[in-house]
Amino acid sequence: MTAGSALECCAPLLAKAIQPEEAERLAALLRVLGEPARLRLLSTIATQPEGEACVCQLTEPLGLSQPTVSHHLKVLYGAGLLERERRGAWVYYRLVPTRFEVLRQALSVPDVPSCEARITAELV
Amino acid sequence: MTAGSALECCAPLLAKAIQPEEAERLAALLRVLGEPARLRLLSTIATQPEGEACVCQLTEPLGLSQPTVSHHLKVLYGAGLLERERRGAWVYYRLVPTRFEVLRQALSVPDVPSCEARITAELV
DNA sequence: CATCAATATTGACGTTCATCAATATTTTAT
DNA sequence: ATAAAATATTGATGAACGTCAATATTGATG
Repeated sequence: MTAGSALECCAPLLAKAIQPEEAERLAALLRVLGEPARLRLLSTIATQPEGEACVCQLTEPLGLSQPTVSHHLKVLYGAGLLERERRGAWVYYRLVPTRFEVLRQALSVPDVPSCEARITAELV
Repeated sequence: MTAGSALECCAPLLAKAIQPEEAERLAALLRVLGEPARLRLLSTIATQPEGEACVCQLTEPLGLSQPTVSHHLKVLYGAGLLERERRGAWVYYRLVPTRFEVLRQALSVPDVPSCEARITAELV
């Protein structure tokens, strides 16, 4: 249930020692989200009634130029966080929920063995 | 840089429209994690038997200079992701699990009503 | 084909930030 | 008190990147 191809990237960060290449991959994904404009784009898209939005719907509420919005959408798309679909002259963007689940799993903190538990373990 | 409460900040990003200030707060937190060196620091600390590590334990496995490691730890501490405790000449760093839970919640994707569900809703 | 609208790309500029060497500060041990 | 070890700070440098104006591309329409 919890395992799946969508969760391939980014095993739990904090459960076992992460390798440099995986750290780079995960960091790149997090860096994409580390931008207020991109978070607002995601939030705006996610809260549309249809769960999707085109560029022209996003420019004005964010107060950013059209090239800037296009740039951010491209970055989000490149990170797999958005999918795009052209319909006529418009391009609609939609969230890729599995991609967010990947992140949630990577950031899950395993139970740290309590002091007592560790002492008990040593006695066994 | 203020550590702040581990529990403040960041309602679900994708459930309701995020406000600019909250986007900035959440982005700042994600930006802290968007760095491979910092992810590796977190992973290394989390996987220590005692769940903690001092600077001198982290410099060598990461291949970074001591000032750089201290810098990253300060950033992580400032973001509330690490807590620090001085014991003698050493300073031990430990994860703050609730802070990661905050992130996991912020990144949770609500169920997008399916097309059929929306059509049904419109008929009611 | 010509024109308009939506989106994407290019190039430039300024800011942010990771990194290190050098140095300062703090704590322990003699 | 002096020295040594651990950690933190400072200052400098180079790279990454957000932003926009200008321009290119793509699709629809007459």
